[in-house]
Amino acid sequence: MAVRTRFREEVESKVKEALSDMGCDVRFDIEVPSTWVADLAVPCFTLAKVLRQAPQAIAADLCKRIVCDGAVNSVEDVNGYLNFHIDQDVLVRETLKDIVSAGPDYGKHPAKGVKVNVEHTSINPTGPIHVGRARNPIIGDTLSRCLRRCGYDVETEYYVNDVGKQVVLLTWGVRNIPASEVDPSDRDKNDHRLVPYYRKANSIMEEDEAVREEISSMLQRFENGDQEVIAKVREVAEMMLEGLRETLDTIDVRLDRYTWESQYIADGSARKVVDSLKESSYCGDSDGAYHLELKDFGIHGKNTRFTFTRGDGTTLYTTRDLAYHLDKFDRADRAVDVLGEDQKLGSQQLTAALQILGSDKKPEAMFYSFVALPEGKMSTRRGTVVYLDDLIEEAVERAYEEVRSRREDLSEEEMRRIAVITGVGAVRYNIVRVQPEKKMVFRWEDALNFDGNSGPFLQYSHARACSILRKAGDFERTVDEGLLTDDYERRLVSVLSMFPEVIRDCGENKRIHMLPSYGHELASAFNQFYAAVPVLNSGDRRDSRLTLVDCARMVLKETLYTLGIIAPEEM
RNA sequence: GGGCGCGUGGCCUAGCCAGGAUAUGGCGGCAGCCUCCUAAGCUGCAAGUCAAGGGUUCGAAUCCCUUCGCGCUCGCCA
Repeated sequence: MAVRTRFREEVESKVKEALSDMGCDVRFDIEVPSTWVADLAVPCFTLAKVLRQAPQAIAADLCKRIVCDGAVNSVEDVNGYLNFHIDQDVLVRETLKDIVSAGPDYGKHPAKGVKVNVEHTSINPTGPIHVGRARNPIIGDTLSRCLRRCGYDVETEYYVNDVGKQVVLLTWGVRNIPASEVDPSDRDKNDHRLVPYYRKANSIMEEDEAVREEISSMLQRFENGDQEVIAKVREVAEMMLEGLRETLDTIDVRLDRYTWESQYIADGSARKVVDSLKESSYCGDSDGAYHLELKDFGIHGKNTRFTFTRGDGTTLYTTRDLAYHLDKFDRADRAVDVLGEDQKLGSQQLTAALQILGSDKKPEAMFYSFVALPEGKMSTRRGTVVYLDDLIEEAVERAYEEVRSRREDLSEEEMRRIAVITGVGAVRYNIVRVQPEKKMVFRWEDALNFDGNSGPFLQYSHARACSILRKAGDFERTVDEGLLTDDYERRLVSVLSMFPEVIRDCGENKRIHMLPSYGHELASAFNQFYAAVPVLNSGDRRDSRLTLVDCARMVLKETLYTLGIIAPEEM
């Protein structure tokens, strides 16, 4: 058992015992104090009523009855609190032993045998990814990594929306407009190259009635399940997706599976959903278009009507999404959807409809706010847009300038490699450090921050640890708490010991923004130790300190890995 | 207008779900630190009506109500 867990359990049983000693058996809270006054505290204010004594008196009384042993080093009563201190020797010994024996698996929870599907990104294949939506792949990928570390069997999935007017129009454009008639693209990459065709197709359609009809007939055939049209559109969507995948690849986001929306038209499962919903008592229709009335499902206002077929009987996006979710539920125990905040109502309606379909599972949605520019919302049409490709390129370029200015000993190739790792690290870290539901304003100065609370700050600590170990050569790994007595050493160990709990919180509660926060705390503790405590020239403490450095290095590396960021050995 | 979300020093942000002790860090500012393991670092200082008001409570950034500001949403679009 992890030391901190053991410490908490011991505190709990000691307080419980002391209370029953006093003849009462009440619930009490154990909290982590906001300041460094204690490792754990029990406020006695709630006990005051039951015991009819002042909280201060209760705390003092309890304090006297508690015998400190095991992981509990001491307890004192302060202003109605019982303040517990963890035994530093136990903390150091147990934590470092855990890390040394578990290695890279430290903080990895045992396999749960639960399969979780995480759907993320799912950006429409009609243009390059812009930073307004860049939170999606980064949040989704980080969450997946946290869940895996929590012991879940995770499959990540991109739902490709290859159905609808947008993609059909794009397909028409790509197949009918000669290359000579479109503007050159700003980047030689499929997603960027296809955009001019989309723009051109749009303007042609607006002027040409015949084209408009052609497109609408294509759409009609598509939605009726015409395999030939579906295949054509799919082909173009594949091309676009190839570009998007390249972008995702540069930020180390790789999905296990791509599922095409058209599949649910082609295999008839969307049709089955329609038939099944029509049987429901919540179903109604107007002019042949069917809908569900959802006011009994916690949906308020005038959003209670959920339409699932058009008047001509064809299915809608939401209908296909129902078929898709039923499919996911067949394949996994849980389904997580990482969605933009504009999907909130839709997701709520989807959940209600799934319930009506008799599904016993519910999708777990995770919403994020769109990233905006200082001057407002990003808009491709107004040209106020920053592509993720541009952001990455700029970040890598800036990182390159950084390495070059401080490491003239490295080869060009090594500097380039480090620049990519730190530039991408800065971008990913900057996006995931903020709570997803908080709105974010994109500023180059924040996105390209390499100091303080940033990805490179963590990477730098890791590189420093590697550097010490490299210079140390062979050493004996020893855990001797008697040789690690410095405040900086103990503070570092204390942070290391929190890792398993942090991972649990990130995965189980989907609070992934706590991971960068933890990483910063860890890197900061390491840097303080680094500045204050010599390692290589520390006589008989050398091996112990090197062991500590190696443990820190490992946890730093695993923290970065779980954030989807590479830990460079030098920078 | 209805629904949902957000509002914490000049700027960004943690804590809010499970109320508790002097509100977490960072950026920027100011003052220091490279004869020592990478200064993308370390140390110190200044800077806060936790949007506003009310309520619950021994105790509220945290829970409840009202107001204001911002975002999203309210399609037989995807």
